[in-house]
Amino acid sequence: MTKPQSHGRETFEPVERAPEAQAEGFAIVRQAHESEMAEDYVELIAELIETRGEARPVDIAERFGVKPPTVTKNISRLRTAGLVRRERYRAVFLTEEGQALAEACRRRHRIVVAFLLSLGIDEETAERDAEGIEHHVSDETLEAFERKLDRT
Amino acid sequence: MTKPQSHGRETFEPVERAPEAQAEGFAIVRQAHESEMAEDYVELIAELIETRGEARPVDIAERFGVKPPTVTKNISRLRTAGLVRRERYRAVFLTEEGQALAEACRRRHRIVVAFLLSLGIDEETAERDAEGIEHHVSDETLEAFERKLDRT
DNA sequence: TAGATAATTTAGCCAAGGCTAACTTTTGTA
DNA sequence: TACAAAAGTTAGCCTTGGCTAAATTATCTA
Ligand SMILES: [Mn+2]
Ligand SMILES: [Mn+2]
Ligand SMILES: [Mn+2]
Ligand SMILES: [Mn+2]
Repeated sequence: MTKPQSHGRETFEPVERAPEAQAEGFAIVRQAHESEMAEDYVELIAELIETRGEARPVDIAERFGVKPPTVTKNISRLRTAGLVRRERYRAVFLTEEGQALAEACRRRHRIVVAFLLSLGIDEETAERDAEGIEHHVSDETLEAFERKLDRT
Repeated sequence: MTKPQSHGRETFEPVERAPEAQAEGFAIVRQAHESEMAEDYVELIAELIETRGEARPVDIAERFGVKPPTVTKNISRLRTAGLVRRERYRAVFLTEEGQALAEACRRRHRIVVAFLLSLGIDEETAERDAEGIEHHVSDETLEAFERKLDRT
């Protein structure tokens, strides 16, 4: 607030944005919220399959901190979305599409966490913040994070 | 993925986290989503009051990219939450509490944007990403962003 | 100042993602 | 192998934050 800054323009003077541009930004955030459940689920399912061979609803529920019926409902939404394959009362597996999404999400998650760690943030905080931040990081920003990491 | 990294531990090896810690993280993200509407509204209302003297529902709706009835409903939720004061068919104003929240949110928003800009991200992208990211940045991370900015 | 236009509200709809209670199926064990 | 415990599902409820259509109120202008 007092110190002079050296970034192209005054850091702490908010820009007047065109209403449409601002609206577009909020629309993108709302979209991100719509994909968030799917992204977190496929990510967790992939991890469970990797470490346990299968992803069971109990374990999914425990790790998300929600009740089993919530998992049942969300899994069925993922099935409708073509991300997950599954037989009733059995473990959950990813479709090709689900695997591809999981790969991308895990990569993004790892980069965001690594970036926060590189800023000196502790592991627990980095993981917690990344869990929310990841869904709002554009490709451009993700690349900027990677560049920064490569130069650290 | 291929390059060796220099941060305390291997950057791209995901940590096995305790289920409870992970669940706690997701609970925090869900909480953040619950405060998000209020935070974005008081922030925008404060900006409109600053630039126009008052915050009218039409302008709020235009900038969020939602329809007027959505604004009416959300404003009335903010009133219930004690963040906003208002007479029917009139402009919206912030309570003391609302102003305090708005201040904090605007400051956080500015810091996140400035930080992204300092990474070389363009203005539009920085603004769009910040609009989502801001709600998931802990105090620790916000301080880390500030420290980084001071040293730029 | 009356009438038209613009802004706001109300009513009622919807989907997402939480929950509990109760039921069904699977799994483990005596 | 029967039955108890664990896991999963179903039904039905709730809140949030979107929407449209229609009614109401405020504002502008001829
Ligand atoms: Mn996440
Ligand atoms: Mn994640
Ligand atoms: Mn925001
Ligand atoms: Mn903001």
